[in-house]
Amino acid sequence: MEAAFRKSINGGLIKEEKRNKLADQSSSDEEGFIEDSNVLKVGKESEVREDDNSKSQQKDIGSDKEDDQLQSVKANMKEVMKENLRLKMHLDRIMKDYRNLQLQFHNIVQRDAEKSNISIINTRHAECNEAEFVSLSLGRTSSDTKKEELSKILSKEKAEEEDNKGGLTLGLDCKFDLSVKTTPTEFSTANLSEENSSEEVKDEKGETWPPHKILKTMRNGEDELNPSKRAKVSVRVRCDAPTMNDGCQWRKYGQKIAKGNPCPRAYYRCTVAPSCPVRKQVQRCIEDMSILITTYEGTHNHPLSLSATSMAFTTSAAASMLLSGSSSTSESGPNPPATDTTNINGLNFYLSDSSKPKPFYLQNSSISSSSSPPTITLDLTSSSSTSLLPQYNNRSMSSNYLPRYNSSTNILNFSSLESNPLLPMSWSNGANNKNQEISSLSFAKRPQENIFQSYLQNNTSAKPTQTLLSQDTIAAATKAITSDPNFQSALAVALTSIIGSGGRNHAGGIEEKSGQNLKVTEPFPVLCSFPSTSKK
DNA sequence: CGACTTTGACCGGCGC
DNA sequence: GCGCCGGTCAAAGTCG
Repeated sequence: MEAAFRKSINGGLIKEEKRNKLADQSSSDEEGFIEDSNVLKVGKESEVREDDNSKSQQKDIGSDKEDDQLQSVKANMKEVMKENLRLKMHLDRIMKDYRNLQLQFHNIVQRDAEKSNISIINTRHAECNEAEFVSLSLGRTSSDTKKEELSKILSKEKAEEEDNKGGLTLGLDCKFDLSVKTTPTEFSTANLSEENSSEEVKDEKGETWPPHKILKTMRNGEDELNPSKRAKVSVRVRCDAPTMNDGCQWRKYGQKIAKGNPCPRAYYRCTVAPSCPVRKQVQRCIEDMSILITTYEGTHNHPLSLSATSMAFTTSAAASMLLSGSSSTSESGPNPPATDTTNINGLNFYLSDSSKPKPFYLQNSSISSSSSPPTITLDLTSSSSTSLLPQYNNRSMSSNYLPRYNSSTNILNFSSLESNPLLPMSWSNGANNKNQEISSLSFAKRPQENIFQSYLQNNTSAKPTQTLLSQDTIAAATKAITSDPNFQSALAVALTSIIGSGGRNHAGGIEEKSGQNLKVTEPFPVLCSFPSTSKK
């Protein structure tokens, strides 16, 4: 059954590839290329046949054959032209959809920029009120660890008290405004202590997720991460392989049939480092068996490979969006339409508190319904099908920022769509690994306020296809995106993960930088979701 | 022989 | 308190 299933997937993929090829040809060769090539091909065939035929063949027979061939070629040409026309129409439709989306995006970006200005003010106000907590996460040194642990516990208790008072079951999960004050300290400290001591102390840090263990360790004064605060990043990808290749090494440690899905859920643990707490769950989507749902949880406490870092960026950015987005809404009372936030970020985020992903609405009510960790879902399945393009929703926007999974190579690709000049963000791996590295480095060296903009500009100038986009649009999008605090924090987390992974343990590298709003306030760990190189 | 997978048992959380 | 369920453990099996 599985074999048949894979067959069907492969068949579909091949068909899709063929279609894409045709579309590429028809679009890039400015009409008639297909026809020409066919004509040439046929001409060659006939020549060969003529060579094969000896001179003894009579001319009339030859001319009949040629007539037949001519007619069949003409018929072929007609079919190809029809197909070409159809593809052109399809392309036109896609372009039309794209322009509409572009317009929509622009509008939303503008709206969100206005809102973000308000939220920045709110956030700063909150930070001022909690200056003492903020200071805990600044200028951290290893000698301060014990003090931080104390304050961490205090802050945690405070958070719990507030949680109980507020009557919001959300509490730690969703009061992300607190993350500025408390959670970052906790997480950073935890990570830091892990970084400092993990090599010598052989307690299995990070493996103690269950709340009871955390409570236990809290009483013992140890650093542990509260699983209820850990965001999970779920990646939906079309993939016929058991797992997708994400650049990390994984070891399977369990398998269960979860309720509501006959497909078994596999549990993997990162084996790059023996004490790495990162785990992932892999399960097929019940609605579409070709979709692989991979959920990542935890923080890598070891250097990552480039490809793994790329995934770390995407997942951490996604989670960061989730957390920071919640932060702004939790402070601003009535929640703005969530679509704004998701659109500005261009990511396909879903917040799920059950087996089925739901649209990621930044509303307290939807988050509070669950005591489990907030889960963000990156849906990478829509990018593989152009049929989804006409959907004017978040999903169709998202695929441009997100990695795309190449089923044929079993590798996630972080390149942006070349055909989409609006989103030149290219976190590529694979063939473009070097580019990514360079980009990361340039990020680190440039003034923060110009990081993204310059990157945009570099990319737009580098890619001819992107020049199709008007400079105004680029400027507007750049301005809007870079002015979004959510994006900035996400970017900062991502940078931390990328830069920090360069030979160091980036898991503890969450830093808080003052100025330019490029502040890493996210407790969310750098999630590395690149499954597997796991040996089978 | 070591690394990895499989799979039943076990444990804790949660809802009733 | 009980049972269900998700997550993890660990012994046995498999593979290179």
